[in-house]
Amino acid sequence: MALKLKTVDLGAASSSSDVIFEALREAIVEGVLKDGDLLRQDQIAAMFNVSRIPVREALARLEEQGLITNQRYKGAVVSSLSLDEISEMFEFRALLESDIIRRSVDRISDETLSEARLYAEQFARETDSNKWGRLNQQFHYTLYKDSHRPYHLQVISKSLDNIGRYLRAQLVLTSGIETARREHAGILKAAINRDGETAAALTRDHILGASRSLIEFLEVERKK
Amino acid sequence: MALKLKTVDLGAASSSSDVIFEALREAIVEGVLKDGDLLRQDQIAAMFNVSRIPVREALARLEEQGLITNQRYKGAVVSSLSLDEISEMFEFRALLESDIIRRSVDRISDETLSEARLYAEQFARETDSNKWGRLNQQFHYTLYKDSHRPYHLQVISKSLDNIGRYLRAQLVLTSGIETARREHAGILKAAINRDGETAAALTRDHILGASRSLIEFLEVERKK
DNA sequence: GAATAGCATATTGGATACAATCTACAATAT
DNA sequence: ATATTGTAGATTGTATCCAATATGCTATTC
Repeated sequence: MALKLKTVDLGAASSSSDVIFEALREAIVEGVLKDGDLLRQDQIAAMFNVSRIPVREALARLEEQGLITNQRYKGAVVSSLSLDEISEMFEFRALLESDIIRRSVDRISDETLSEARLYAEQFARETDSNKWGRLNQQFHYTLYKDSHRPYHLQVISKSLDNIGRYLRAQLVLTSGIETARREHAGILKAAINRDGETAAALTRDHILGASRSLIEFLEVERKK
Repeated sequence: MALKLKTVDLGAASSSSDVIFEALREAIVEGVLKDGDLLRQDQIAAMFNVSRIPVREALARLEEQGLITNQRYKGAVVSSLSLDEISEMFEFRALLESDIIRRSVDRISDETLSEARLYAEQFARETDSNKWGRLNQQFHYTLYKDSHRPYHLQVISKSLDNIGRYLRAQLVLTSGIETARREHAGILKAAINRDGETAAALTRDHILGASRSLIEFLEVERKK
């Protein structure tokens, strides 16, 4: 008989490079590492108490994701996006996320809806602006979950990684938080009514509205 | 006065890891390396006459693209996709490419149209099935060029990398080539007429049709 | 003093060496 | 014979070391 034990697949455990990749990725998305920041291999290696080899593998992966740029013999810097690039990525999200929520809402479960409502409420109540980004993402992601489109969701998630730090700026610096709360309520209501078309249209407006507000803000900011 | 010389940015020149990445990527996309093939670091290092270090960086990047899967201490294998996954990627392409061609056709130049016609003709004339894949991609990509949506195009291109080998199978093994020629002509005509909506609809049908034909073929094939 | 050349230092790219782990087969026990 | 254990070889993960390149400072020339 098979031994009944709660086990972990140690083979799937993280290598150093995995850990470093995740840590750097999160730091960039959260905005702890800022546009143009230089990443020194030695320094990162020292921080994690490893050699530069796993660091370099993590950097290779980050570059593939577009989060950093490597200049041979010079080093890696956190990518910075032009206004056009940011704007394009928001349009990309608008296209994908409106499509995904339409499919998702058609087959959404009551459990998923409760979960989404929970995140919407937490988001509305939260006063710590550092937590807005994550709660915002959790709300939207929950509404997409039942689409059963793992590849679409993965692409969306990578796209969000690329603009995560700007998104946070939009919420915090343009008082986008109030608008976001209102729009979330609308999207949630459409989802509860199983109205995919409305949910899609509102999601699209939500994303493009945030984009306009952010671009406006950055245009002023970057002229300084 | 500045020296006028045609120069190359040597700083941007390829590292070993870049070369290896590109070679492996192409081999997987072209189907030279097949689903489930095991990639040995030593072997690849020997082929390129380098140590395993740059090989590992290339493998890390390939995994990030989803082209291979790494199992710790076991090795890397070329990813294989389930029918559901393949099908989802075709739907993804249908969504993105129909959107892109709509925008592109609205602002397409005569030069781009001639170029696209050239590829369509080459594709129709070509008898070497090994070249179909590339010509097919060039035709479509040319029609997307004037959209000026680099991020969208990059995502499409990565998505194509993931299903490239199956796409080729579809053209070669299901006599999809005849259908493709006919449909290309239709898309090209819509583009020439600057009819974005029709071009979008035809592109969508073209992709979803290829998907159906491929899935049908693979269903039989994989049951063996 | 400004521009250039030369050198020292810092940093990245890659090779070699070693440790951790897997795999396959032989040895042993039941 | 079958199942289990032990071991050798193969393979991956990482540390250490060296080479290639960049950067910044100093000296020198005009």
